Amino acid sequence: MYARPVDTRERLIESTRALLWERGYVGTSPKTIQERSGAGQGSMYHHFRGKADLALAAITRSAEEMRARAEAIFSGPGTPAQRIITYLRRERDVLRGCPVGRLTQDPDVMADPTLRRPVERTFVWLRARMTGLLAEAQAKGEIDSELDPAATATALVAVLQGGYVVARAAADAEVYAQAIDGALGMLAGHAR
Amino acid sequence: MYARPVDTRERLIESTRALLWERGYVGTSPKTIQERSGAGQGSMYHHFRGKADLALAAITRSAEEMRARAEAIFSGPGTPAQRIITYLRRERDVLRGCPVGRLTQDPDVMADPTLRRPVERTFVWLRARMTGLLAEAQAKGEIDSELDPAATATALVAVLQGGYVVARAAADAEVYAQAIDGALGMLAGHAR
DNA sequence: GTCTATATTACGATAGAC
DNA sequence: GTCTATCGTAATATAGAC
Repeated sequence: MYARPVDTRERLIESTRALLWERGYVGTSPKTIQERSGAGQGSMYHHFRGKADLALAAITRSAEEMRARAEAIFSGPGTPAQRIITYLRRERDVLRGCPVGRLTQDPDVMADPTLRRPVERTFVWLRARMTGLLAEAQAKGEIDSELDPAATATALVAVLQGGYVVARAAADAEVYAQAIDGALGMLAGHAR
Repeated sequence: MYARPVDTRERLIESTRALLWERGYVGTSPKTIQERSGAGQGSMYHHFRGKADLALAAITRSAEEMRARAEAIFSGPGTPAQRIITYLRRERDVLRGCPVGRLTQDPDVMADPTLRRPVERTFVWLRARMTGLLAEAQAKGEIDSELDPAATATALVAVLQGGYVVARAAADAEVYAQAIDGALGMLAGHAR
C-alpha cells in the first residue's frame, strides 16, 4: 500500500489518506494536504470540489483496501478458524490505529452521510464475513456450536478495534497482542 | 454526573468535558467552550492559561469519574465474575462513545505528555483492576484457571472500547450489546 | 473576575491569470 | 492543469479598561 503516486490527483488522495489516519478529518486542513502532496491550491480545487470531496475519495480507498486485505486472508489457505486467527494476528501498524475505525470518532465524518457510508459498510461487511467463517468452523466441528456466530464475530472485531485503543493508551503495541491473546484464549475454551 | 455548576470555573470545566467527548480536542475551540459555558473570553483566560490547561482539568476529571464509576461496581456486591459482567453490561451512552477512550484517537492529546497521562493511567488501572478480579474468580473456582488473567482483562477492556467503535460505525447501540454478549459467550466456555 | 478590543495565524474556498 | 492573489471567517491568544 501507499505506492508512490505519479500524478497530482493520485498524490492528493494518498496524502489525504495518510493525514486522515494520523490526524482525522477535523484535524486535517487543505493546506496540510497540499504541502504533503506537493500540489498547489489550484491543483487541489481543480481535481476535487473541496476538502469533503477529497476526503471521500481517500476514505473510500482506505475502506476498499481494508476489505481487500481482510478478504485475502479470509479466502486464503487454512481452516475457517485458522483464517480468523491469521487475520487477528496479522502484522499491523498497531500504534497508528485502524485507518477506518478511527473515523468513527470523527464528528464531521459521522455527521455527513456520504463520508459515513464507507465506514459503516466496511464494518457491516467485516462482521458478516467473520460470522460466516465462524458458522463454517462450527459446521466443521472446529468450534463449539453453542456459540452465537454473529455475536462472536462482533466481539472479535471489537477486540481488534479496542485493541488499538488500549495499545495507544499504553503507547505499547504489545498490549494489542495481549488483547488478541486474551480473546483467543477465551475462544479456545470452545475449540474441539 | 454533570451536576449543574454554579461558578464560572466549574462551568468551563464541565463544558469542556462535554465538548471533548463530542468533538475531541482538535475539534474543540476556546470560542465554543466560552459559548457553551456562558463564560466570556476574559473569564476563561483568567481561570486557565489556555485551551490545553483547561483540557487538562477536563480530562483529569473525566478520567477520575470513569475510574470511580468502575470501582463502585468492582468493589460492590456479587462474586468477582458477576461484578465484571455487571460492569460490562452496565448502562452506557454507547453512541457517544467513551469520553476517555476517544482521546486516544486525538493526535494533539497523545502528543502532549501532560494531557496523555490521565488517559494512560486510566487504562492501566482498569486492566490491572480487572486482572485482579479475574484472578479472584479463578481462586474461587468461578472460571477456568487456565485463562491468563491479564490477557483476558485486556481483551475484555478491548471489547468494551471496540464495542463503542463498531456500534458507532453501525449507528446502533445494540451492536455494543452484541459485542459484549459475544465476549461473555466465549468466556462462558471457561465457567465452572 | 469579567469585559471589550485587538493581534496573528490558520482555515476553507474563490477568482482569474497563465 | 497549475499558479498566485484574495476573501471572509474562525482559532487562539494578549492587552488593558472596568
